[in-house]
Amino acid sequence: MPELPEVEIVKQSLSKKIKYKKIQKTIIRNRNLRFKIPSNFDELLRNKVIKKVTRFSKYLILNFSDKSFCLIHLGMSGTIHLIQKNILNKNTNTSFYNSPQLPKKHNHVILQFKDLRVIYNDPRRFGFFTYIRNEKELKSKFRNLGPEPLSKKFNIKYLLKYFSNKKKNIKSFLIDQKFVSGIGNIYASEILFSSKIHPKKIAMKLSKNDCKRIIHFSKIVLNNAIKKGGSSIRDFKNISGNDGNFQKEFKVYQRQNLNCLRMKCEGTIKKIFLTNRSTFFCNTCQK
DNA sequence: AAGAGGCCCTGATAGC
DNA sequence: TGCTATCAGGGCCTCT
Repeated sequence: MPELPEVEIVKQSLSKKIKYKKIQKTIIRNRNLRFKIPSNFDELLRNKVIKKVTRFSKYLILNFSDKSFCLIHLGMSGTIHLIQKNILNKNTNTSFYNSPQLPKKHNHVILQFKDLRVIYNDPRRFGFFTYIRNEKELKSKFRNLGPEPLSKKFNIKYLLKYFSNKKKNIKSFLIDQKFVSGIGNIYASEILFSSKIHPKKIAMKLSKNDCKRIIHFSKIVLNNAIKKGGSSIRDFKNISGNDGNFQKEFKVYQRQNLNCLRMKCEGTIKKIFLTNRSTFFCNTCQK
């Protein structure tokens, strides 16, 4: 589910709901995520106020007013859910939290606010939910990540220099977070299709024009996905439980054996594996 | 240094 | 119905 556009959607919708609110308590159902959640987690987060919610690459960041942070990664299967408090019975003032979309299992972390709950769900537990004491510690987590595809650092000069001695195929680089951070397996195939570049093309053999198209279409494809509300392949939902719409726009991802959608192209979409990840491309218009 | 491959984990689906 | 095998949006680690 969660590549840069999906995390961006979560950030935007979460921000609207929890900005300036205070965490009353934290409930941990399962500590064993990618990184073990410490036993004093509730203590650490109690009474923290959300100053803002930000994102870097595929990482979601809760910025607290005391300049500490929560760094959240959704891994392969993580989702964030938000459920609001409803008044069940006005006479007895009993209240409850309800959300028909909330999964029954794997709700590992719950942030309790006065009138709502933020719930971190992750069946495969490849993601994490960590507390970061200060800005310096946060920066160090991003030390090994390349520039974001939407940033000005992702430019022609950077690509030409980076690829100058690289013998690996371009598709593997697009999902390599050390090269560019935020693109995952879906959008890598989509970007190469739009760029008319074959996924197996060796990086150092890309022309200047190839690199320019990769930069251009990375921004186009990702921005378009954000505009459409993210993808909902398998189970992506935004935090209100609605599907994103970008999956309707996939040109190659999971379209193996179907016709190429490019105007006047007679090609067929193929599925291959590159470094163990499924890769989709048109056998005719991608060179 | 760069690149290939294995591993962490659960769930959905296909095939027998 | 119930087995088994395969694949899934990520990233870290080790080995060569």
